[in-house]
Amino acid sequence: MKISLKDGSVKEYESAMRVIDIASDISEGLARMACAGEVDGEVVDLRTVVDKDCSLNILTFNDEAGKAAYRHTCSHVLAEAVKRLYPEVKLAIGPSIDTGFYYDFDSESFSREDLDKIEAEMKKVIKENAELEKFTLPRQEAIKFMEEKGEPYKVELIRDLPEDAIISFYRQGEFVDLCAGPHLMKTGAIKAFKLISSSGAYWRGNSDNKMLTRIYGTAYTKKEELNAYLEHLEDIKKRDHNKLGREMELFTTVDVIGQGLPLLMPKGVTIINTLQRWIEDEEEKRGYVRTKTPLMAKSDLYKISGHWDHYKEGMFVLGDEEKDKEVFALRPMTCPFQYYVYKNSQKSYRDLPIRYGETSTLFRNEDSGEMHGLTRVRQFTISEGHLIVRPDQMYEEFKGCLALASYCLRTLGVEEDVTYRLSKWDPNNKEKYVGSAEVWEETQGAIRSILTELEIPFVEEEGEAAFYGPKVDIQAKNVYGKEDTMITIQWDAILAEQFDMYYVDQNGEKVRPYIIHRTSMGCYERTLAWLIEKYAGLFPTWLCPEQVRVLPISEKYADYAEKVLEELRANGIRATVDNRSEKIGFKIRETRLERVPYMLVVGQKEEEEGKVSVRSRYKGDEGQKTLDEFINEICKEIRTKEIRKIEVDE
RNA sequence: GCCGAUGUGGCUCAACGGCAGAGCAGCUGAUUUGUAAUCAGCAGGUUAUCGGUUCGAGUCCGAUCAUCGGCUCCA
Repeated sequence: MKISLKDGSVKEYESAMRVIDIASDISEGLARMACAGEVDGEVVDLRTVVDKDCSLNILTFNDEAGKAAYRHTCSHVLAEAVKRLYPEVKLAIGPSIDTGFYYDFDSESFSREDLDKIEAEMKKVIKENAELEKFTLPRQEAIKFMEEKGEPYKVELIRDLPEDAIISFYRQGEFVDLCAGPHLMKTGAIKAFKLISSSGAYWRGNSDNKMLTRIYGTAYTKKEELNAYLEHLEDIKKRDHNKLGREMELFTTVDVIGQGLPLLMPKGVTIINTLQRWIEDEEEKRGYVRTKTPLMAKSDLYKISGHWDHYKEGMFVLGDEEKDKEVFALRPMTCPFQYYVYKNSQKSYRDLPIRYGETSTLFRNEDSGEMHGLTRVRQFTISEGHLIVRPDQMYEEFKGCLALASYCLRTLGVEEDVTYRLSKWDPNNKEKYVGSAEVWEETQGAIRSILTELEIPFVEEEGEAAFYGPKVDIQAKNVYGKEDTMITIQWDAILAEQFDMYYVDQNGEKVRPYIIHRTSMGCYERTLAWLIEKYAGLFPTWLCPEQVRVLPISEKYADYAEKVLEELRANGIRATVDNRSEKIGFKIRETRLERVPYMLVVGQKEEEEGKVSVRSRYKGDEGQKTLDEFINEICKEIRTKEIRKIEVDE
């Protein structure tokens, strides 16, 4: 048989060979690094026997699938160590993940000391360097095997496999685990690993099931790489918005005010208001009209919208239905309020599209465990909007929303950091959605073709749609790799019916409009969090709460400093003066620690010549300038919302 | 909501069941400074809250609240 390799060369063998043996034949070095194989594009175990012509690629830790196999083997080592130390513990599942691996156990929780003990045992397992052997069993025998081992979760997993599935196991020494593989050849191949944390996790990800104990870990082929990763974990904590945002006095929380109710402080508000003014102006340029609608409504409204039946738990309800004549609820969304603005008068087909925008504060009674910093809160403000359009305008208007979103992302310098997701309904879970399958397929297809036409790369996901229609969600990851929706654009061909909205067409007939629910820059709190992490607090100048600080050398120059300050403020620049009797070095230190982008040092020389000495975090800005020169430059930077590259170590 | 950890001044952290303390920040005074920390003094606390055990609780126990790491959820 002929085996064509990645480098284009071809190997010929007389008889069938295992992937690992072919790797050895290529080079012993490669065999040592081999984690898995890829035969005709399919990832296979190193033990897989190749018996016909094919292409073969040996996967190492540098390949995603190789890395996964390596870490998956480490999760088996973890499971073996846990079973040795705690034989009564039951095994659930233990896959590899982006950042490493985990294993779920039915067990008491593990403390850090327990994890250290388990790590030590894992080192023993690795040192013993047992061979991993793969074997298969027919279904009934596999079930019996795991029943005898007293592993009920494994039995359940096997029972859920298809009748004709070949059920594979891997054995290393005394330890056997149900597993599809692939795996390394020996446990000793694991060179560097670390158990990161332990937490609870529901069996099979279902909150009706028992909560198991999960151990997270990671593994690398080199100690240095592991250490670098652990350092990286420490580093990202420093830009975590929840820590940095508090440190920088952008927001805070107070016990007695409550969970999920952060207080935005003056500096944070400056950033949010700057964003808000920008977006409101931009929307108006794009033909939006603005509304300002109530933050609460009678329960009657939510009964029409369907929220009372489907979302009451998530709302803050004011009053008691049994006792009170009228019950109110704080609004969890803006939709019906803007619909009634539309319904205020009869509309002609000529009036459409109508684009309503509102800077809208919403309230959602999230479960207590869900709140997080500024990204998951109970009260938040979004750049909300609803477009009421004729069906024939839907395509262009939807594109317009995408264009606005993309403009927002570009301006904030984050367009590279997002993924677009086409969020579809789940055809196997129809009761969660309204509307027919045909309508869903049609609207999803329409969005798909818009994204394709605009050449926007996107992923598709089932079960992520709103109950009334599919949507495009623009997702971003936080520093820990957790994904949040930043922007959403939703296609709704349903709710107009529910609220009896219509327009009159050319023939004088009443016609249902389509609705686009959308945000331009999403939720301001969440966007602020994202920007803090993106820029580690070193925001683009136009967003900085303080853009310039004037630093007089001594109090003798206080008057000149005040004059400079006045001039800056007259030009709309956010500036302050540090008039304290401190040394200039100390003032500079503080200004930089507070992440103010520009410092204007003024003393005798500057006063005499009407200049300022500029110091900034941007390269090439240092030196004396006339105040006018400086103001012109910074105003241009602010006006164009420039994102300058920071070249000075902070 | 579930599993777990944590909670001492604005921040970072000490204090064996026995007098609540330090550094930084703050305030006051001195200093009048040329590009990342001038000196001195002062003030700041119901140890998250409530309850219990104890002669005595920051420390032990219970409940609640909040924060963090996960899980689930996010119409």
